[in-house]
Amino acid sequence: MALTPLDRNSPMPLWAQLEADLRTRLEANEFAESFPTDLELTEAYKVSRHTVREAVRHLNKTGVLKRERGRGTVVNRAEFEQSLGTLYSLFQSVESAGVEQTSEILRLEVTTDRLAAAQLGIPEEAQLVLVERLRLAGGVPLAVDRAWLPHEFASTLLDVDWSHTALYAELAKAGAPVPNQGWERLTPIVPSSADRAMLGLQKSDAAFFLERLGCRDQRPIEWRTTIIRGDRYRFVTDWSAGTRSELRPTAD
Amino acid sequence: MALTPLDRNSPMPLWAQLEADLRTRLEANEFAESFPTDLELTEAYKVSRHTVREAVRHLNKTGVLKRERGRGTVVNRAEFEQSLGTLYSLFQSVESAGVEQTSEILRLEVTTDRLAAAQLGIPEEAQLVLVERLRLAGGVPLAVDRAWLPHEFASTLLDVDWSHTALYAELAKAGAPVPNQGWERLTPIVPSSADRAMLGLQKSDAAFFLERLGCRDQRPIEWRTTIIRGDRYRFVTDWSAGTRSELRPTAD
DNA sequence: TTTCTCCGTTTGTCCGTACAATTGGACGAT
DNA sequence: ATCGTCCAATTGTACGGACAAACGGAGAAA
Repeated sequence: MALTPLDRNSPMPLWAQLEADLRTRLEANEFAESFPTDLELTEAYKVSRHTVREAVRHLNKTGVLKRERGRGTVVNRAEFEQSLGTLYSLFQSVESAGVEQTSEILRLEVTTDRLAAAQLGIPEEAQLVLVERLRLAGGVPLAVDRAWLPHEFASTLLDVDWSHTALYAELAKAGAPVPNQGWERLTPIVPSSADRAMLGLQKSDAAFFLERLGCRDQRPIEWRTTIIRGDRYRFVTDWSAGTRSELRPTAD
Repeated sequence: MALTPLDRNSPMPLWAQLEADLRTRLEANEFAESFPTDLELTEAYKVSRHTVREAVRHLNKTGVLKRERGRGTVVNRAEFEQSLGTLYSLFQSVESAGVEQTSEILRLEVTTDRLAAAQLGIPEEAQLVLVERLRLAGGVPLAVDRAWLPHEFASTLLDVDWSHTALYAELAKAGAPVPNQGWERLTPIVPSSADRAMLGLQKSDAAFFLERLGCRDQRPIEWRTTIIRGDRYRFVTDWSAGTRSELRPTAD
């Protein structure tokens, strides 16, 4: 992917234009092998090292890059993927603990769903692909995951081997759009007896209920609900005055 | 409070020393009236404007300052207080919605508690002050809050008018240490029938259970549990690829 | 083959300068 | 009293330069 020359007549600062271009190239996985050095970027974009460092500093506000003097800059893939929201942070925290994640298909079908359609902003009679899975960590139930996606571009999901757990990878493989932004909402619930049975929960156990809307180019393309065991997974934070703290999912 | 001169022989970068000094002064509320300009800081600490801007940039990583060209720098108190963890973020989100927060004392007594003592790292027979309150937002129950603090320095809490909601302000007023860091843990629970009654919850309702340890100078001085209605308050996040996202509490 | 040294590369730190964009207050005009 | 103009103050943007700290690879020595 060719770089975008900077526009010195633009009211947008040079560092901001440079950051946007680098971000686009980063999301296109162009820096998997190596990230350009400060010198390479000054030469490629014809700006000073100060401007390059300012752009990279902003790009790196989320810790997506690892920079070290003498060594250079590499892309922190784990951090990049963690930026796909709470659900993927949870999956990643399980993976970081070295626990194998698998899933069992509960339902894989074309259906309609009034609530999902409403969230996706499409007619309620529109056909949706429902992927309902029981997710396990180390063979133990972790969550019941239900994803509804418009049939018009998610139909290829019907032909997938779902013992893997990567919905987005399957979408990408099929050339379908993959969500890259959205919102999530976390609520405590008492699961239904059917969900309790699947998760191996007692009658007195509560669980987390995560609702998630995934969009591409501002367009909703994924509505998802996930019931997460609250006895094995919870959210923790270290807080400190003057320092931003954030809840992160962790296994008990 | 006098500023701390920078040590140019220290391996610690100048900007890092300057940041630490500014942070200390910020926590001592020294910049309530005004935050020094870049020029004032270069003159006071005898460093370049570049070093000053680097220090302020780091200090401001949490958004605790608001900087604008032409206007100057002011302290963002709301952001600073929000950095006291999820519980205070919740309280603040209610306040930002313009809803009055009050509290009713349920229990205010000297007691012992094995779990609290364990979390505080003191003998289980040690005397603790228990402040148990029902917290309301706009007259509607929001949470049941229980705080245990060692009696040796929290005894003044026994003489307080608790219709206000500011535990830390009361501690500060009494000259007692106030927590400035710690950890929190969020779990979903089915509340007891007593707690359900106080919160106005149905039998089928789950709630959030927040456990929190507050420390000062690395020493635990507050153990706290809070049951938060899950039907009225939840955690939401906006996520975006390549950008850090965080769950924040919000009223429904 | 292994270890050590040297050196080039890379980012971090620090300095200085210049100018632009924005803000707010002072002051004059109405 | 109100409005408009001007200007100083303040932060943001951009450049250039210099040197330090850390790293890794090449090549020599053992």
